[in-house]
Amino acid sequence: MKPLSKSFFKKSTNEVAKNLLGCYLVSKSKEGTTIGKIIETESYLYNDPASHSFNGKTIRNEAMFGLPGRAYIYFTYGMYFCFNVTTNKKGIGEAVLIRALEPIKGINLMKKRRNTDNLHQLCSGPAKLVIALGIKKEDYGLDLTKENSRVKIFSQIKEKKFEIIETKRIGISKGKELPHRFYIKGSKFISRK
DNA sequence: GGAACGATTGAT
DNA sequence: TCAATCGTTCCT
Repeated sequence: MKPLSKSFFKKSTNEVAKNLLGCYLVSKSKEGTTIGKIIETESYLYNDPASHSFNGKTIRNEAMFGLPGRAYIYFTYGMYFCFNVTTNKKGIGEAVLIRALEPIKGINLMKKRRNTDNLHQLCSGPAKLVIALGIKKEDYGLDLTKENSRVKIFSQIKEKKFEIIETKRIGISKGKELPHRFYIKGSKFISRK
């Protein structure tokens, strides 16, 4: 396990979205540490009608236009938060939405936070994993590559042994046809089939 | 100032 | 299939 560097996030957003599969998202808090393996992502590009950045920079999406390797967190449907990682270079509004994790560590804490005992439903959706890992809106803009950050991402040292499925994204009304959703083939922890 | 909408989830 | 629930964005 080694922490991801800034250069990891500086690449094209679709590339980062695929490279993030199999990596480990680590969240430390007073309650304990939770870790999940990233098994599903979606990319949102600057010229993509489904992207929050499509109409230019605003207060909400400002992190998408900032440096790569930062947390872009947004509030949605009046009650949930979703977690993204910023990508590409500064000035280009792009990010990868983390859609699902396979719970690895701190599973009891995740169960408590999510108020369910069902392992397969702990992190099987973008808002679910934010709750399970205790990610807060205060983490907006956090540098995920910094040594002492509360939330970080690590890559596995072993060779990746899985196939990646590329398909259409979920829950959007525009840009429906773009194949910007990626997940590990055969994983039982994806958000939807 | 006002209104419509949404990168979701969980219950029915 | 549908309600919950409210910040963001866009229109007037």
